[in-house]
Amino acid sequence: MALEHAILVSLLEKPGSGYELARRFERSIGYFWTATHQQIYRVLRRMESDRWVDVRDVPQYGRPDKKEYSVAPPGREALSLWLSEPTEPESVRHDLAVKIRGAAFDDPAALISEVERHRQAHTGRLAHYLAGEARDFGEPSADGPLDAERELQHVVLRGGIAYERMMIAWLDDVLATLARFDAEH
Amino acid sequence: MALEHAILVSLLEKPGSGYELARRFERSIGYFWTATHQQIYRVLRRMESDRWVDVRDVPQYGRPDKKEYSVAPPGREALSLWLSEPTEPESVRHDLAVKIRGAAFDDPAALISEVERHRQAHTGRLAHYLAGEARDFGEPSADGPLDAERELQHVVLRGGIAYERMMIAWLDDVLATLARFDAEH
DNA sequence: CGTTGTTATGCAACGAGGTGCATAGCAGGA
DNA sequence: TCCTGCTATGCACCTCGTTGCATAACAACG
Repeated sequence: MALEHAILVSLLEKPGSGYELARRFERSIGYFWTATHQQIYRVLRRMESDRWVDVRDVPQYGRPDKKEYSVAPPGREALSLWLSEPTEPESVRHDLAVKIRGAAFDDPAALISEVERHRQAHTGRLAHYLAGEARDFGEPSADGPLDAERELQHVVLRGGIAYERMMIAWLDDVLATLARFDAEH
Repeated sequence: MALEHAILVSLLEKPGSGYELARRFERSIGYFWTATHQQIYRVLRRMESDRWVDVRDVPQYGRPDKKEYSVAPPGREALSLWLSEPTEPESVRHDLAVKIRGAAFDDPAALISEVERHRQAHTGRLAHYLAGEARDFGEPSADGPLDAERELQHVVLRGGIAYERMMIAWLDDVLATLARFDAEH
């Protein structure tokens, strides 16, 4: 139940509407925490009634008006409390790993194209991360050598990069393994 | 919604009761697919009514009787169908990454012990994987060089090992980053 | 004999999360 | 003008998943 906290962090980095949050969850934040817009709107309303966030109606021209959310003091406290509590390591769900073990009871070679699809997706993400790193962290910070927000965003991004590289290498391993069954049928 | 399929794979590897499945989901399978026993029992009943699995009452001495499930032909077909369908890459949820970015608005150094806890958990998992690898895959297969089940289980395990190694290296990176804020407060 | 622990199965209730759909303002192109 | 597409918010429904609890058989220990 950390969606609230992910939203708090995102709003602390920059206030915004539910729609804008949903878009961020498709981009930067979404690479380590996913959420649909319905979920975000629902949680935002709960956070609003809990006084975790403030709302401000922002009239817009050329597009519908929006509600801009920003973090209120109780929200900051809630985040601080959550940061001080231990969190259990994430529970993993890898369809592909299930499929690979399941392929032993079907045709292993039939999985090759699926694995290649995943490899391509991870290659694309890696390229996206690297482009973002070059853009946002390519040159030294203008705010001094110890800008916490920037440094911590960077180390999280490096985690994403390391993850994608690991996945690509592993998927190559998987492909090599599957290919052996293909060749000798 | 691949829990059914994870159960099918597990039952194909070896038939067993709901309880036994739950224990497997705490061990080997659980490292890439988690499930509680309630979930497993519920899904097993659904799978039984869909004729995906057969049940056999097994009286036991010295402990309560059990129901042993095994995969029925329609279950095999369902698995085969699922294997042939493309699956979207997993949705990720990393509490720790949220916490790290959130630490920029709190005390970054306060996260160090939490990150160390996670590092320890991953080190433990890695050791467990490596022990399992040495045990199960240390010597060449007795069933010939192309035992699909064994080879595919091994490549999935290698994925787990690669993941844990990557995580440990990244957490060291995180710790080094956090330490910089600690030193210069 | 009572307690604790393990095997084994299950119910009830709740919250999290996802899908589909609806609405509405406005822009831009066919 | 109609259609498509983007911004922006929301409802209804249903499934997934977790928590807490309950039951029952037996083993081992004090």
